[in-house]
Amino acid sequence: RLRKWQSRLRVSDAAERNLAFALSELDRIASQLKLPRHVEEEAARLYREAVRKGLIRGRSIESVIAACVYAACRLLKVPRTLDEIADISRVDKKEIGRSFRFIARNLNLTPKKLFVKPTDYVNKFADELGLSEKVRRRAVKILDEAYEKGLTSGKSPAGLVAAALYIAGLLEDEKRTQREVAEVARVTEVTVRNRYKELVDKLNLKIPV
Amino acid sequence: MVDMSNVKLRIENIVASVDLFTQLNLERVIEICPNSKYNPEEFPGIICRFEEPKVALLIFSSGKLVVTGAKSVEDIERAVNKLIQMLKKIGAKFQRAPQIDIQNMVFSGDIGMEFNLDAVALSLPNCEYEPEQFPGVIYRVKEPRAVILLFSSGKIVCSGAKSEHDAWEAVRKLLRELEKYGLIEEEEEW
DNA sequence: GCTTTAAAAAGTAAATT
DNA sequence: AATTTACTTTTCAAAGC
Repeated sequence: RLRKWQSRLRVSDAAERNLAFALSELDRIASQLKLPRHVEEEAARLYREAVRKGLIRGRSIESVIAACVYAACRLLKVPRTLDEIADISRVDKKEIGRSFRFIARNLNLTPKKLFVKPTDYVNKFADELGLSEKVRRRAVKILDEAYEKGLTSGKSPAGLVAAALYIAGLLEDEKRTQREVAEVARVTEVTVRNRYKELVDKLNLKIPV
Repeated sequence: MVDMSNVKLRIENIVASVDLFTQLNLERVIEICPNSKYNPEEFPGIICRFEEPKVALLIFSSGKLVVTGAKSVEDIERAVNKLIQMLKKIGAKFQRAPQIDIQNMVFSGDIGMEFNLDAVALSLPNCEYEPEQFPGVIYRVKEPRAVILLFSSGKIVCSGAKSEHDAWEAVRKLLRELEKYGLIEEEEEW
C-alpha cells in the first residue's frame, strides 16, 4: 500500500514537472512571438485539455505546446505563421504540423473555428510593411474578387495575401518589392510572382508602369 | 442516388504483403538480384527492383515480401512468380503456393467538377483542410476504410482501400456527403 | 515511433541553367 | 526567369531498433 501511494506521488510529481516544463516553454514562445496574454492563456487551456484527454502520448511536449500556440492563434484570429513558431521551437514544422492536426481533430477544433480571414493576415503583413489603410483595403478587395472567381482554393493564404499586398502597393503608389512582401509572409519570391501573375491576369488588373 | 457517371478512378499503385513460407539467406539472395540494395544496418530487407513487371520488392529473411508499385494484382503475381523462379536457382524449396495479401491500393481520379475547398471544409464533417500545408481536403471514410484527398480541380486521390470496389464505395460515400451538405451543384455560386 | 518502398494529386521550394 | 528535381499529404506491409 505504501509502494502504491509512493508511485502515485511519483506519477503526480512527473505530471507536475511536465506541466511546469510545458508552461515554461509556452511562456518562452509567447514572449518571443509577443503574443497577447489571452492567446497564451488559450494555448495553456488547450494544452491542459490535451493532457486530460491523453493526447500527448507518443508526442513531445514541445511539439504539442507549439501546436497549441498555433491553434490558439488561429482560434483567436491572431495571425502567426507556422514558420514563425517553428523558428523558435526546438521541433521542426513538420512535427508541429502533425501535432496541430492531431489536437485539432481531438479537441474538436473544426476548420470553421480555425478559419482566419485573409483580412487578418493583410493587417499583420501591412503592419510589418508599414502600409496605409488605403493599400490594405485595396488588397482585401483584390482577395475578395479572387475568392469569388475561385482563384484561392488550395493556394497558400500567405502567398495570396503577399501578392495582393504587392499589387495593392503598386496600384496605390506605395510600392513594396516582391522580396519585402515575400519575407513578411514567409513565402518565396517565386510564389509571390506566381500569385501576382494569376491575379493580374484573371482579375484584369491594370498595373501602372 | 449519387451520380457517379462522371467519376473516374485509375489505379496508380498496389501494395501487397507476401509469404513464401521459406526462410531465405539474404546474403545469397543479393547475388542473384541485379538491381538490389541490402544494408541490414538501415533496413532489414533487400530492396529489389524489377523492370518487368515494374515493381519494387522488399525481401526479408523470414521469406516474407512486400511488393509495391504494381498497377494490377496480376503484376504482383507475376513479380512473385518471377522471384520464386530466381530463388529456385539458389536452391530455395517451395512446398506450397505463396500467400498474397493486397494491403493497400492507391487511385487517382476525377469527380468531374470543381470545388471551393473553403466551403467544403466549412460544411463537410470530419475533414481536414490546411492550405498552408497541403492544397487538398483530407477526408477519411470509415467503412470501407480509406482516405480521399480532394483538390479544387475535382481531382482526387484515394488510398488505403483494399480493392477497387472498396475505393469506388469510399468515393461514393464522399459524394453522398458532399451532396448532403449542398456542395455538389455549386458550379457558379461560390 | 523510426527505418524503406511506390504512387497520384497541386502547391511550394530550391537548385541549375 | 524557366527547368528540373524534390518535398508536403495519404495509405500499407515487412523485421528490428
